[in-house]
Parts: sequence; C-alpha cells; structure tokens
Amino acid sequence: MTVPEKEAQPLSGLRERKRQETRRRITDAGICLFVDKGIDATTLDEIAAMAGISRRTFFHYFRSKDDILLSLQQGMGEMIAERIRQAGDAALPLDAVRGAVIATCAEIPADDMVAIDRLMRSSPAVQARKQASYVEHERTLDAALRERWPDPPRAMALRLVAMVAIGAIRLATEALGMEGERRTLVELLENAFDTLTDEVSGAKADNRTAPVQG
Amino acid sequence: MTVPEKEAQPLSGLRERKRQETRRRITDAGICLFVDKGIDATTLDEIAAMAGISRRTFFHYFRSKDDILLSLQQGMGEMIAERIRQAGDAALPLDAVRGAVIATCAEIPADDMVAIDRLMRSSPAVQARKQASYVEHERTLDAALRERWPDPPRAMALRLVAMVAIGAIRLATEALGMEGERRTLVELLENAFDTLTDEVSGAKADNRTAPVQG
DNA sequence: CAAGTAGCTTGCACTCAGTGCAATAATCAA
DNA sequence: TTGATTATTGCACTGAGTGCAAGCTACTTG
Repeated sequence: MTVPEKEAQPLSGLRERKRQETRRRITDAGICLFVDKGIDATTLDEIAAMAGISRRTFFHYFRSKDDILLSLQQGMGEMIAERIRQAGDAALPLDAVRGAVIATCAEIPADDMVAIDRLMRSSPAVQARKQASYVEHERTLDAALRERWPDPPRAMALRLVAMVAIGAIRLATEALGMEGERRTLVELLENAFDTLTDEVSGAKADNRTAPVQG
Repeated sequence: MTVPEKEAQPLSGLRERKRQETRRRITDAGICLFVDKGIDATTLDEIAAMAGISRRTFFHYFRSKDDILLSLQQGMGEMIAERIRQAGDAALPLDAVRGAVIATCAEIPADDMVAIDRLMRSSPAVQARKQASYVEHERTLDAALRERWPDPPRAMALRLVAMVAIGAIRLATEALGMEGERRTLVELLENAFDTLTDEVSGAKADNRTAPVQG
C-alpha cells in the first residue's frame, strides 16, 4: 500500500483538485455518520458508500476510520512551533510558549474544537490516539524550543516547558467542553498558565527537601 | 461476554489459583513472543498456543493483545494516590505529589519498567494506549488531591499539579530508557521536579503580560 | 492530437481481531 | 453426591486492513 499523508506538489491540475475533493467528501461523510450513530457503530462500508467511493479506495486516503478525526487536529503543533521559532529575544521559554499557544488557539474556531473533542471522547481507541497526538505535538514544540534556545542550562527544561504548554491546551480544551463553561479558550489558557505558575512557585520554598511519607 | 478486570473475592480455592496461573501463562507467552518477533507480528493464535489455551479463552482474560502489556503498568496511579491521601498536613499539593511519586517509583523494578516501555514504543497502537493510561493516572491523582485538599483556591490548580506529576514520570521513564543514561529513576524524577520549579518560577515575573507575537 | 506514462479506482481474496452463542467440563457449596 | 457456578472451547460471524492485478483517468511529450 502506498503511504497517504503526503498532499503532493502540483496543487493545481484536475487530478489534485479531485483528490482534495474526494478527501473532503470522505471527511464529511465520516463526521456525519460518527455524529449520527457513533464512531464504533459506523463501518467503513457506510463511510465509503456515503462518500461515493469504494471501500478499497478509502484506504488510499486514510489509514483507518479513526484517522478521519485525528487528521482534523494535525498541524496545531507546527503552528505553535513556528511562533516559538519567531519569539523575541527577550522572552523566556515558558513565556514564549505561552504566547505562542494563546496566539495559535485564538485562531481556532472553538465550536468545532469542542465538537470534535466531544466526538473523540466517545471512542476509547480514538481518545487514546488523541492523547498520543498530544505527545507528538509536545515533541514538535520541544524541537522548536531547542532550535530557539540551544544549550539550555538543564537537559529536561525545554521538554518540560513543552509538556506544560500541551498540558495547558489539554486542560483548557477539556474545560471548554464542560457544561456551563462560559469562558473562552484563551481565557481558560491564561487561567491555566497563571494557576500553574502560582502553584509551582508556591512550592519552591521547600521542594529540595521533598518530604517522603509512607 | 463477561467483563474481565475483576480479580475476584475468594483468593483461595483451586478455581482462583488456576485462573491466576492461566493469566500468568498468557502474560509470559505474550511478552515472550512480543520480544521475539514484535507486537504487531504476533497473532492471538500464537499467544494462545504458547499459553496452552484456546483462542477463545484468551478473551476471557484480556480484552485484546495489547492489554497484556497495558495491564503491567496498571495500579501505579492508585499507589501514588494512596500516598497523596496520607500526605502530612504541612505539605503543599505539589510537594505532596512529588513525595508520593518518588516514594512509589522507588519501589518499582527499573529494569522491568525500561524493558516494558521500550517494547510498548514499538507499536503505535500500544504507545497510544499507554499515553491514554497516563491520563487515567492523572485523573486518579487529581481525585486523590481533591480528597486531601477540598476547595482549592483555583479550579484548575490540583488538576495541573496532577498533570505535572504524571509528566515528570513520563519524562523520567523516557530518559531512563535512553542509551547512556546512568542516573536512577528517582534521581531523574528529582531532576524533573527541580527543573520544572526553576523554569516556571523564572517566568513568573512577567507572565501576566504574556507577549503575543505573530 | 496521439500515444505513452503515471497515478487513481476498484474488485477479489486473504489474514487477523474480536464477539455472541451454545455445548461441555471443571470446581464449588450443601 | 448433587445441583449450581464458572471456565473452556468450537463455530460462525462481522469488520478492519492489506496485497495484487486489472482497468480507468489525467498528465505529458512529441
């Protein structure tokens, strides 16, 4: 099987346009059916039928049923990473990611984000892969941070900063999907970063003598 | 199908002993084959054959092939949570989890941990589910923290602390598996918590005026 | 425009994961 | 010992995912 994922060079031409169109039809059909009857209860044959393609052709566009949803939140890591690379000289790593995360998330339509997130939650397998994709984003951010700040004082520092950033996104998204939440994604992110800073700084005084209890 | 997961009440009796024994045989067979030829290349029939059971019986013990590995790192969340609930009155949340995490991880055989971790890394599906299980642990810790510290000043605070704790474990485990790493898991965890504190505290000064660049 | 090439689509046949059902065998409790 | 539980197994089935080869469609070059 040839590997999907590489949306090719031409960008114009009937062939490429058709391909994009087919991909979009599959995505639409998939989401429509997922919302309607659940992810696990939807079969590939149904998606293929609604998209007007054969079962076999589906696999030329997505590796699996789940990838339809997963593909929707790809690219976010790279968007944040790009902003990190362009961070001003004065910024500290954590401030840079904070700014990059918030600026990026401000551009994302929140309603779609919540809808997709809720859908993903309904299938354990998809949920698992979503978590894994967060780890991918974490690595992407870490790479960008290392590019921007070579030779950090501590080996783990930048990786931890990346982890915290992704964690903030994860929690803010989760909170956004909760019933009765009226704050925006950006507000929730600000809150998450502020809370983290307070909580960690508060513990700084005595964290070298970690009390181990039984 | 009856649900597995519930290792029952009797604890003695021939039936229960046999069940434990069968489960152990399946686990051994699975790991043996996974190491030998890879997770994805190992079929259920092979595992069942080596464990001396039928294919059908396998599913009375594990939900899937992957669960053999996943089950090995279950329980860690609950162990840490238990220590959190027993944390002294003086401790701050972050200090408490730090102590609980380190005390718990100190008890885990590091060689096994690294071996399992490396094995899991070879299968994307298993890797994804491992990340998902970390999120489960995160929720377990969060629940314990809320029990110990009801009414936190900020809604997200304890969840963030739980997130940081799991993140530290994740990074330390990862580092432990790297070639040439000579520090112990506990040392790596101490390092992770220290680094986090320094990095976050350093950014505290100006994090209220998050610089957003384009 | 003609013809060849490269890429897309499809059907077919296959392997493997996972589940429901029903029959049989082993254990347990009285 | 006997009746109730629980474990084991085979069988048949659905659905995911892949390799292969044939046919079709768009692109390119002369």
